[in-house]
This record gives sequence, structure tokens and C-alpha cells, in this order.
Amino acid sequence: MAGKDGLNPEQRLGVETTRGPVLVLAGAGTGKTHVLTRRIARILDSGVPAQSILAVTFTNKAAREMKERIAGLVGKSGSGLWISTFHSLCARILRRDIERLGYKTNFTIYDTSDQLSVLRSTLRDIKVPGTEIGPEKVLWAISQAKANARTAEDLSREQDDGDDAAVVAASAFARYQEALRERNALDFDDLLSLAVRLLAEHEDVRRSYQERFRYCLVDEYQDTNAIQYRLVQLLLNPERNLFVVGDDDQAIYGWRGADSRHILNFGNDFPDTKVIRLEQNYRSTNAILAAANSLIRNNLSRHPKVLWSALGQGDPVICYETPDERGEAEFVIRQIREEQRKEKSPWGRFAVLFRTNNEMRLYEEQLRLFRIPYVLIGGQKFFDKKEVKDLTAYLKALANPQDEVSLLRIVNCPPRGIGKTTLERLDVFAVGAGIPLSEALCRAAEVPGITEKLAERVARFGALLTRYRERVQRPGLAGAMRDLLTEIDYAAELARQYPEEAQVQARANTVAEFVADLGAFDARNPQGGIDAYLQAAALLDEEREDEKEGPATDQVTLITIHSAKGLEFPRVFVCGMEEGLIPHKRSIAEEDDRTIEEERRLCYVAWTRAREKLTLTYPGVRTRWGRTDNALPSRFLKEAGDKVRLEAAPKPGPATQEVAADYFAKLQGLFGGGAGGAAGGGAGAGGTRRP
DNA sequence: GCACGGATAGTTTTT
DNA sequence: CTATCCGTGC
Repeated sequence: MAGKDGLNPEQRLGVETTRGPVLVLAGAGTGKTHVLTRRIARILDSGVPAQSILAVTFTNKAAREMKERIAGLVGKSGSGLWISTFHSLCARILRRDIERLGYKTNFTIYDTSDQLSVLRSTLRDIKVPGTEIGPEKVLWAISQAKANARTAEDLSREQDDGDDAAVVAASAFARYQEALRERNALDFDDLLSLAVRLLAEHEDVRRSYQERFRYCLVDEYQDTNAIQYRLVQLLLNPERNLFVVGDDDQAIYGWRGADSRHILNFGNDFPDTKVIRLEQNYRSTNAILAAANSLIRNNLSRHPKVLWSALGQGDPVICYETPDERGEAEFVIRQIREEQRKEKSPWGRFAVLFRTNNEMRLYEEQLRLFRIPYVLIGGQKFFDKKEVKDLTAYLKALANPQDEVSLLRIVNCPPRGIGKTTLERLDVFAVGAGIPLSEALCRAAEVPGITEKLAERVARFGALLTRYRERVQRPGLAGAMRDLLTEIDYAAELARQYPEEAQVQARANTVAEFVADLGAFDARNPQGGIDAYLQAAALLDEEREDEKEGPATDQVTLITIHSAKGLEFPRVFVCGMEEGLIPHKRSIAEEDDRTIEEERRLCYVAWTRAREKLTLTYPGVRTRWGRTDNALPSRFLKEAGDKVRLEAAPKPGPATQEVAADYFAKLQGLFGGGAGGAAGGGAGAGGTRRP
């Protein structure tokens, strides 16, 4: 029952309660972003300056959306608001005062592969006895520790559970951290933990932020981890105008250290908390909500809520069993095709949700077969592509001379004949002289054991870096990059690396895109600043495809449940509703109620993405890694009781016979008559990929 | 330094 | 099954 201000009574309470601690329990689709943005607008209206308000989100997308919606509400008076992700907030704080922690302000942000190469060399150094544990697992444990606000000492004190990775992590942690510091580099977790350390240890810094941010708002509070929780506490001043929004039923990032106890115990942290429950859902039909409600009721640790909607009963939720996973994909895509034709429904209304990325392959195949436009969300990110990594490594090495990881990445890209032995000698020399490796390159002639010819090659590379190091400090990054690409003849390097012309072309396009991205940055930032660019690049995952997208794009969405959180679609299919996937095998193995509850929440998130109609499917048998196993319907289907009907998927009727013939013709066309070939990778029949 | 072959592991992934 | 990583051999 919305008032003329467009708010229902609970939402209005959330908007108007601007003082003191407030917890908004916002069920799926209950308009929490609406409340957040309206509340910020209200605070601004009351005369509070924009720079006194801080709103923190988890994703860039959420931050962007919030900014846009506030701009729509208050226009220019919203400028000066701090609306950012946890990570970019911390990067901003650190950029200003990180020197107090022994880093320089031109620090580099390391991604996972950079982290791994640091860790690999750390592990090599300490040679932990009898460990065949992959560095990935160790890195995972270290990251987990940082997210949980644990120090290296905590970790070595706690290694009781017989987890090998944790034991190795305990001994490697401190040295890994020191290696990062030597390289003047931070990993993603450090952005948070160092910002927290800065605020905790330096009262004047803490004070200045506390005085500045008189109103703090946190979105998706159920996903905060220990370090984020501490950050929020440190920013809070005695006024404690803290407003958190979240839904404990949608906490699905426990495996990354998120702790839903933060939202469950918020009232204990602040005994005078005002709790507001948003239970009116504006998204889904009651058939969908009834199924979701019956499911989530089975979780014990939660704030009880029951969603309802005024949108009518709607179509029943049905779960279809198909013979196998191929039949499942065929069934779902056939369903989409028929509905699209019958109801003249745009493709963009449909989304297919999966537990894992690799389930999507068969669906892609089907979509291509029928020339249906689709978008696959959650594939390889722009900044994860090899070419982009190579080029950013150049920029990183130029920006931060201590960044050895990036330097080692580019030293032989393209190959310069500088081998392992040479690099070792250079390293020994650098350590002895107390200079960074990048500087040692220029003095290769002084390094013992390096032949004159080799030394010249090394020095030439060193000189190249020195030259561009100066250049990138000035504006015009795109121009610098273009010249650099020409100078190192990166085009030839691509041709050398990839035997197929199409591959070379695709990679070259990515490179062009990267240069264009630099150009866009130059335009936005006339003063230049490579440090600013790299920081933005590390924290913003580029969604340039989105800009072009607009209303013209009309495509079916294939997406994992995790990335679908926060999104909604009129017509949703959730596939692979079987034991072993939802809930996942590894969660079942842990036989811990908490993990099974998280799986249940994941399922809940999936189901509540649907506006009009929700359909579930699972295959009777599934072939995975060459092994065919019977699949059992997910326990969650039974938990939903009669709110989800179980049926066998109907076979294609006679009406679809002609389509089947067409299908076969296309199949032959695709494989050139021979069956069983590769479906052809890369961008083909209109499928697009986006981060 | 590079190319190839064998071994290995494969849930989710906001930054 | 397949993508990726590591080690070996040239």
C-alpha cells in the first residue's frame, strides 16, 4: 500500500529514520535500493552537506546504480557524496595516508595471478617440508585469514584443525606479506586490512574520517566479512548514524568469509537499533513467493520474514525432470522459443540460472543452433585476458619500479632472450646493491657473469622502461601505449603466439579496445596520472559492453545464481535442481548445517529472481567428466512441498516436428555433415560475453 | 627459451 | 571430458 510519496509505511519509516542505528531487513524485491536512495535524498534535503554522507556497496554496479538513482532524485546536490565499494573506499583512504604504513602512494594492486607468483616464490624460499599443497589452496587460506581479520600470528596459534593448507599458510603468511611490501604491492584483501590498520593505529586519521562521515549507509550488510565489519565500526562516530540494509536470507558468500552473524547480531551491537522489516515484494507473483517462503522457512538461523505481493497468484512453479542434461537444455530452450513465438515476448525477458559455469555450455550450443541472441554473464573478464594482463603489466612495472612480478611478466614478452640464469644474476646484483630489479637492468654491464652481448640486450630493455616511465607520468596514456606497442612490436608477438589468424585478430581487437580504454581515461582525466588509471583498472571491472548495450540489445541471459543476485527477470529457469549441484556435493560433504543453510539460501536467491513465471528442471542422469550418474531431485524441491509441482518434461509434440527437421538441417550445416566436431569457440552466432 | 606431452583437477567469485 | 599447469627434452 504505497502512499503518494511512492513509499509503503515500512519503507517510509526507513527513509525518515535518519538518526541512530537502523537495521532494514529487506526481503528480495522489497525495494531496498529505493529506500536507500530516498533516505540519502532526505538527508541532503535536511541541509546536510553531501560530503558528510558515505554509502558503501559491494559491487561497482550497485554503486553506479545508486549514484544514478540519487542523481535522478536530487540532481547536482548529490555531487560530493561518497558512494563507493568497500574496496575503492579503502583505496582512496590508503592513497592518502599509506606512507604511514611503510608503503608508497604509487602502490600496485595485485590480482590473483600476481599474488600467486609472489606466493610461489615465497613457498620456494621457505620450503615447507612434506607439502604437496597447491599454492592456490595456501593463497585461499591466507585470503580467508585476511578477510577474517586474522594476523599471521593468529594463524600460527590456531593451526589445530589438521588442514594442511592452513598450516602452510600460517608459516608462509608473514613472508608473503613482506614480499608484497617489498614490491610496494597490495592484494585485494590488503586494501581492506591495511585501511583498517591505518584507522585503528592512527587516531588522527580515524578522527578525520569520523568527523567527516556523519551518515554511513551499508548495502548488502549480510555479506560483510570481519574486516569490513571492523572498517564500519572504525568509521563510526558517537552519533552512530549507521543505516544498514540487507537480507540474511540472501547471504550466499559465507565461503568468502562473509558472516551473516553481523546482520543477525546487529541489534546486540547497538541495543537502541530500530529494526525495520520490508516484506511486501514488488517483484514476483505469489506462486513464486509461496515456493520461496516454504523453502527458506527450513533455515533455523534467520530473522523470520514472510514475503507477500499484490501481484496475484500467477502461474504455478513446476519442476520438470528430463532424461539427461542434453534433454534438459533442449527442453528449456524449446520452452523459451515457444513462449517467445506465442507471446511475441522479447528474448531479454528470459534468464536461465545455473549453479556452475560449465553447465552453460549445452545451453549455449542450443541457443546458437537456433540463432537466438544470448549473453553469458560471468565469463572471462576483460582484465583477465592475457593480452590485457601483459599490457597492464607494462603499465604496472612503469608506475611502480618495485613491482617485480609485473617486471618478470613482461621481460620476455615479446621474447628478448633474457633467461632464468640472467635474471637470477640480475636479482643477486640488485639485492646486493640494494636497488630494485628494474634498476639493475640498466646496469647489466656491471653484473658479473653476464656476457657483453646479453648485457646490451638487458640494458636496452631497461632503457625502454626508463624512457616510458617518464612518459607515462605525463598525460596521454593512450598515445604512450600506442608508441610502446609499436616499439616492442606487440602485433608480431601476437602473430607468433597464436597459429590461427582468427585468434590473432581477436587478440588484436582486445588490444585496440584496451588502448581505447586508455584514451577514454585520458579524456576524463586531462591531468593524466598512471597511478589513478591503474587503481581504477584494478578495482573497476570494465563493462564497456554495457554502454553500447542500451535498449537495442535483446538477448537471453545465461547466468550463475551467484551473479544473478540483485537482478530480476520476468521469465526464469533454474536448471540443475538436483542433489549434488543444489545443494552442491561439496557442501553436502561438509555435513555442517551452516553450509546446507547457505545452499538453501542460494536456491532461495535463484527462485526469487523471477517476476512472472519460474520453471525448474533437473536431468534424470547427468554425465560429468565422462561418468554417467543418476541424478536425484534436490531436497529443496521436497521442502517447498506442494508449492512446487514435479512433472516429467513433455516430449516435443508433433507441432515441433518441423522444427526438429529444421534443427537437424542446421546441425548438419554447423558441423559440415560430420557429427561430433567442436562447436567452434570464440564469438560466433551472436553470443556475447560480459564480465 | 620454447614446444610438447603428461598429469591433474574441475562450485560459487562482488573486488 | 577438457583446460591448465608443470616438467622434460631439444
